[in-house]
Amino acid sequence: MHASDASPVASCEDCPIRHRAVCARCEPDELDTLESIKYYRSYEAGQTVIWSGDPMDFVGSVVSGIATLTQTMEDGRTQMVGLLLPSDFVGRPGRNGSAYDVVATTDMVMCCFRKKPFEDMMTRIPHIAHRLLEMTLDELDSAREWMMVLGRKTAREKIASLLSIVARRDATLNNRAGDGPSVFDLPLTREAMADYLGLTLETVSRQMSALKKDGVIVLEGKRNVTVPDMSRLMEEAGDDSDGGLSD
Amino acid sequence: MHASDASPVASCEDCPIRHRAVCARCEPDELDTLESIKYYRSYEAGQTVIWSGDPMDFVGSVVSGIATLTQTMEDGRTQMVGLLLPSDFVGRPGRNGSAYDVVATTDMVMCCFRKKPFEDMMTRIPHIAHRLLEMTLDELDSAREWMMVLGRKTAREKIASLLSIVARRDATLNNRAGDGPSVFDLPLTREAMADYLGLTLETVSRQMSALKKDGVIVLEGKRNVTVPDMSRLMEEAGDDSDGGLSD
DNA sequence: TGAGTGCATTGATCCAGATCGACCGGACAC
DNA sequence: GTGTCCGGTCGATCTGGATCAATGCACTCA
Repeated sequence: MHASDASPVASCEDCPIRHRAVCARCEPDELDTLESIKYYRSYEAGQTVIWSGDPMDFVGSVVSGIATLTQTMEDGRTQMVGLLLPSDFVGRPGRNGSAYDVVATTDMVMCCFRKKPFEDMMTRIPHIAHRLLEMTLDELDSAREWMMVLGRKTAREKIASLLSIVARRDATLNNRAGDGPSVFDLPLTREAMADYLGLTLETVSRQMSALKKDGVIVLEGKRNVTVPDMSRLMEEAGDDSDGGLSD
Repeated sequence: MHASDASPVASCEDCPIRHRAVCARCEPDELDTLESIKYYRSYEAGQTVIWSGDPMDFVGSVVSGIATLTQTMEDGRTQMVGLLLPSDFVGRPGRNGSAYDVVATTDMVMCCFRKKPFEDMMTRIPHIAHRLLEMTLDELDSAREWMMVLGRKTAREKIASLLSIVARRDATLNNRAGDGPSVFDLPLTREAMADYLGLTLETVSRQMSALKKDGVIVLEGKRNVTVPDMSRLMEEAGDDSDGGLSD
């Protein structure tokens, strides 16, 4: 099985991630240049986009769907090191291989560029390089925020942190208020959550049940989550003020 | 107490971090431009460089000494999210406040630029922006590597990981081979190590003793560390091949 | 209709690392 | 001298989360 090459977006102007992706700063004429060399790839849920260590001849942005960035040790222990949501950038200009496995956890569409032309473009169009720097700095902040979660938070706080991040991202994507009640689909299995949080899936399951019992969240099925009171969830996450990953 | 403003480096040409810092890619004439607006600041061991949340009117590079980036929760739990060694960059163009406390753990000298002029320079001298992107991507890799350490490694592996990183950084700074025996000073207290590794200082102390007893390291006093066999240390860290932070 | 499979929940037990407390030794002040 | 910090070590005990194991549910496939 390999990625299909359908084209699910008519033009960059109509692209759902037009104003958040690496091209966000581009002028119309610059967008034309990008448009001429972009191509789309689709992946099915569960499909591996890139294997750790493999050479990588393209970079791209997630248009829709969700992917994970995972690192694995020799003995099989794994840690998720990033969650890729729509508009997030995949790949590293100036380096050949990926250091991580990239796996689509839902059906996913990416807007891709072959690496060489993209690197050329970066030097010719400063808007792209600047936006990429800005996005990378944001990701660095997110990664550091996550270090706090992994290093110092309890299992319950870890779960609450993850839920609040997904809820917040979901809210910004759909332009809803950040503090009212919130309903969303959790796009991760218990195992994926465990990999992200540095826990076992059993602990994830137990803490989800505990948060449900305590009324912090309401579950409908395994994946559909309702948060009646966002500020309560934030308290449980251990950061009253803001915390979680910046977006 | 505040930072002194002595000038411990004659010119950029002679700067010890000339080829690794944010200015690494600059041509001589570009260096002249930087030289005209740079200034030095010195900090004493223990001094706070920037408080989390405070506005920050400058950015800069660590010239000598070591600083830490630390995040703190309301209830006082702390997690170190970065270790700043010579040539590392401090501050974020395009954002006002720092999200973290920056603290000098040894006497330290920084090469600084006021933020506004530096941001202007970034747009005028692409070599700076490109180098900064490159450094930020490296830092992101380091942060992700550290997520693996925090999330999935045992206390013993965590200590070994930290030691191997410091040893490796020290080796590259002094152009020594990466795999022979290695001697260096550990610039962190047990408590700082604990903050970095998501452990308690007691556990750090015990695991240091254990590694010493098992002959993985030799301690002279509290801080001077000798690693007779780097590959052995790497094994203990859980990454045979390479692992640890990329430099 | 039932076997098979993949995810999730729940229970029983174990153990790595946290917690609490004592003590050590050097630096520094009085 | 003799306090008294401060950083570090070490022992005893506790506990949160891991581990091992069984069971519950959907869903698919035959």
